[in-house]
Amino acid sequence: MTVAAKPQTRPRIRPPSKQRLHLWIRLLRTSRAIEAELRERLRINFGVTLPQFDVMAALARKDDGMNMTKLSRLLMVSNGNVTGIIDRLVADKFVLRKAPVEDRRAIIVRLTPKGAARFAAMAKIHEGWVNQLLSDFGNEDVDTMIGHLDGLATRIRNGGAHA
Amino acid sequence: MTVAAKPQTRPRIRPPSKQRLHLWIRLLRTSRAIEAELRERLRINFGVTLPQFDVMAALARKDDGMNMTKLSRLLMVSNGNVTGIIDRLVADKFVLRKAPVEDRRAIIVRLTPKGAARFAAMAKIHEGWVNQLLSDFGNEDVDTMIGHLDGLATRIRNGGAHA
DNA sequence: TTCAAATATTTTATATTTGAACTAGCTCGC
DNA sequence: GCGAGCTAGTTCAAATATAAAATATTTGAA
Repeated sequence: MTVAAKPQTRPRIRPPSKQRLHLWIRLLRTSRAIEAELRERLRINFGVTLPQFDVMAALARKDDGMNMTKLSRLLMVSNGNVTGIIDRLVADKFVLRKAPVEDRRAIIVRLTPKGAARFAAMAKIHEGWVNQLLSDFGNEDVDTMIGHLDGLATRIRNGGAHA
Repeated sequence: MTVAAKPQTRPRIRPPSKQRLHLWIRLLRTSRAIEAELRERLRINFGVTLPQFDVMAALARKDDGMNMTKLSRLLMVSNGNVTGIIDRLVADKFVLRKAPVEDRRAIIVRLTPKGAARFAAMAKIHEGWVNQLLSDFGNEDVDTMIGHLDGLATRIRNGGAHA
C-alpha cells in the first residue's frame, strides 16, 4: 500500500445504503415542500388547514362515511389525532358523527352536504395546484413512480418491509 | 360506431392531472409511513424524537455549525419551530448556541462533543433502517428517483414550480 | 356461559408545527 | 449619519401530532 489512493473529490458512486438514505432525505424534503405550498394555498384561498382538507378528501370518496380507525390508517396519522381534526370539522358543520348499530364502539364520520359542497369547491383547484407543483414529472415518470411507491406505505405500516 | 363502448371497470388511463394527484397522495403516504417507522425506532432504541434526530443529522455535517435560518430552510420547517427543538437539544447538552461576532442578530448552533458522539452512535443504525425500509428500490430505481426529486423541493420553495 | 383478549375511540400529557407578532440588528440609498 | 426596509430569532396562540392510559364494546375460546 505504498501508493496513495487518489482522493475522490466527487464520489458519484456511493454504496447502495448511502444512496437509499440520500433518496429518503430527498423524499422527505420534497413532500414537506409540497405540503407547505399546499397548506399555504389552502389557508389563503379557502381558510382550511391541510389536515382538515386531507380528512375531507378522504371522506369525499365514501358517501357512506368511514370509521375513525380506517380514517387514521388511510391518512397515516395516529388515531388520537383524528379525533381533534374531526372535532373541528364537526364544529364547522362540515362533518357529521354517526353511531352505527352493528358496532357500538365505532363512530362513522361523514361529510355533511355543506362539507361535500365545500370540498367540491376546493378539489378541482387543489388538483390543479398539485399538477403544477409536480409538472417536472412526465406521464411516464409519474406511472413509474406510482408503481414504485404502490403499496410500500401499507407494507411498511404492517411490518412487511422490515423483519 | 354503433357498438357501445365497453364500460371500463378499471380505468387504468387517467388524465395526467389526476395521475399526478395520485402520485402526490402516494408520496405523502409513503413518507409518512417511513417517518412513523423511523420515529418509533428512534424513540425505542435511542430515546430521541425524530425532529431532534433530523436537527442533529443536519448539524453533524457542519463542524462549524449553522445558523437557525439555514437550519429551518434545510429541514423545510418554520423558523419558529426550530427554536423549540434546539431549546430541548440545548437542555440535553447535545447542542450549543453561539453568538457570532459578525452578525449579532444571528445564532450559530453546533453539536457538542456529547451531541456528536450521540449522533455517531445512531447514524449507522439509522442508515440501516432506511436501507431496509427502502429495499423495494433497486440501485437504478434509486438513482432515477433521486434524479427526479433533485432540486424539486428547493424549486417549489422558491416559487419556481409555479407562477 | 364467561371472561380474557382484541378492537374502537376518546382523553391526557407532552412535543411539534405553523403563522403572526415582536424585538433587535443590519444595510443601503440619500 | 439616518431612517426605511430587510433579515435573524424568539415568543405566542391555535392546531396538529404522538404515545399512553382510560372506556366501552365485541369476540372467541374454554
